[in-house]
Amino acid sequence: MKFNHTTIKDVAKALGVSTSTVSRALSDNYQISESTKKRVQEYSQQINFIPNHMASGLKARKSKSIGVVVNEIANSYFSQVLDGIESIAQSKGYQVIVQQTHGHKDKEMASVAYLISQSVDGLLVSLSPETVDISYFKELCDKKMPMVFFDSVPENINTHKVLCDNYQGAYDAVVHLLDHGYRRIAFLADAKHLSSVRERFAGYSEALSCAGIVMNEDNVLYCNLKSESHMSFEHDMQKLMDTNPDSLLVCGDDLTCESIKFFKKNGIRIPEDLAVIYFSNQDLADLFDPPISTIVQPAYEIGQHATRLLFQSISSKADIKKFEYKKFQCQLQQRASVGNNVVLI
Amino acid sequence: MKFNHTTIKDVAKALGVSTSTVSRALSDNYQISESTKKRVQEYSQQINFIPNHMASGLKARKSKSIGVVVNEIANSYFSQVLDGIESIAQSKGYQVIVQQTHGHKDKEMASVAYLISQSVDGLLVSLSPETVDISYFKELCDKKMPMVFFDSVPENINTHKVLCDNYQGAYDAVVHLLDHGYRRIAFLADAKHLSSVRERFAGYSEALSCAGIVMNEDNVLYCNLKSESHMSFEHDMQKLMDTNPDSLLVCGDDLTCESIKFFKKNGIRIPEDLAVIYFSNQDLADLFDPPISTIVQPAYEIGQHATRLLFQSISSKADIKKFEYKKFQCQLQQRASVGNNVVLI
DNA sequence: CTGAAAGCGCTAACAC
DNA sequence: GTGTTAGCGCTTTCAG
Repeated sequence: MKFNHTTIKDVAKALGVSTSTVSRALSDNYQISESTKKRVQEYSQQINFIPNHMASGLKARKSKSIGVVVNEIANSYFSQVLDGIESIAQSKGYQVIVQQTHGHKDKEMASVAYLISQSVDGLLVSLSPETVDISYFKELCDKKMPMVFFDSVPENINTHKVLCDNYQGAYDAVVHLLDHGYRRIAFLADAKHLSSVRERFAGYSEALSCAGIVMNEDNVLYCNLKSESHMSFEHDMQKLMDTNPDSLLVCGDDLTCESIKFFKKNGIRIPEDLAVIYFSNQDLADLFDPPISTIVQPAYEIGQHATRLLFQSISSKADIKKFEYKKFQCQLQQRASVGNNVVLI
Repeated sequence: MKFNHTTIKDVAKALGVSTSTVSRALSDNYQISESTKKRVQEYSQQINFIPNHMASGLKARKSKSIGVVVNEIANSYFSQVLDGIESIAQSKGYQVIVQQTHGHKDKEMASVAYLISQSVDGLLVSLSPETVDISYFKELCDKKMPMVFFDSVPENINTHKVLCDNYQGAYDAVVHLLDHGYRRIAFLADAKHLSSVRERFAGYSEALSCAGIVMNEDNVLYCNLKSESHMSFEHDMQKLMDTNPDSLLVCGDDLTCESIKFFKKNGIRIPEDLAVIYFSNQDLADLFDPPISTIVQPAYEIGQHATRLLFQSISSKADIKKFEYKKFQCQLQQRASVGNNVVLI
């Protein structure tokens, strides 16, 4: 079972040069005559020769690949981020190896270990909701592993981080609801301890207090779909609805779908009974029933930016001292799930 | 910049044994004493040692990875297939490297070449709509590269193939429309020459003729969103609507979204003005406006089955003579986009 | 400008 | 049972 069995040796023999010449010509090395360079390159092209990746990686101690660790690929936000990552990696001739954690910290550690065994040249990671202990990442960081965190980022670690301005996004969403006459605004999110969720909550409560509204704790629900049963989600949602909110801010793509299903099942009319706005990158939002108002994150740009920073770290010889903490603005897309509420005075 | 810099040499030295002993112990080789095996394994665990993947791959001429070539990952069907693929690969300790062609044959060839340079142990491919010349794959096949085609499969090639029964799916969809009183049934698909599309068309026309309905050529539209402009899609759709169909069968996830947008934009009410049924794996179909009737493919199972067959090919020493041509049944999910048409006699 | 040769980390004959 | 050794295909000094 051998494929790609043509080696630079074969090319060298066929052309009557040495393997080193072939190697150099292929990597466009300076100080090799244009003529031989051309000869080698053309011949390689012709016989469809591709250097063995493992051999070069082994020798050069780098793999021309980067590792990405995310919760789930099948999530509109992450798939858009990935698209951005790949667009940059591709242009640099790098491969991207994706690992899913499905939200589990054990799988996260295993994924990182695996990626390192693959000799990835750098790591792009979005923390799993479960992860609290980041000493593993710190260690890696100390060993100068190029690393960029995105979306869900740890606090006390010295690396590039890129994410969206969750505070601003939630703040704007609440202001939007207030502007449309809603006052009893509820909040629904998944893992409470995630930095993104905490920031969104901060934006939510700040916007409320700016409007002189006292926040009602019962209007806030945290619900981890991964760990909780579907039953308990419905139960919790029912309890939230019992507090009689007139509007709701939902954080997360998973919760977006589940909550919509809940509304349909229970005959809750949107926006007549409840106005809803979602932190979601669903690009099908327009086709929903009703079309949903969303706060969308510039996922593609986040992916691109994170990857650019990673390559910067990879290629820089010297220690990087100044790390970027980039926040992208979220965008509010108004659709039919937020209506106009007539405030009764 | 060195990570994972502990090698089996280090482990060997620390334990006072030879590198081969370590290697053998780690691969759980027979004929090594349980005691040393345990000693090596425990120590490796302890210092978090992971063998260099490129080195072992180089030596053993295999990478413990399989390559997957698809059009787009960000497509509900493919992402479900991928999920199935990964579930099997994971359990075998294999990595999967995904390449997207975005529907272009050049990118397809480049992707395969790339995967081979990565020494993948096998290939899982769904042909791009553009591909007509499959000699490249035939060559690979002759060289005994383990390979399984899925979804969009070539005709004249000796490998495993797994896909869904497109003929049956389309046939059932048309019968469903007929049962609900529709008679002027139109057909919309992307690339005409794709085997899947051809089979669906065959199912469509057969169902019509079984019902004694003469097919109207003007009711059939092929529209490649990748190569055509958005303008021309709308223009073609308008022409299709001008033929006054009472219902429509749409093939493909991309066309699903685009056609729904078209209907909304042009005020075409579903199902009052037009009943529509979609070949689509959108799991959000329920949330759409209106919820759409779909023919869904068992994508996850297709991915799993294809991967199992691939591993079978990889591990079989002897030439495989009997290749499987597996067809999974599609499932019709009835929702509100198909109503009841009153037939006027 | 080009070639010879050493070795990246690991595995697998082949010895003992 | 375990050690010795020769490469896997490539890059890269170091010589010419």
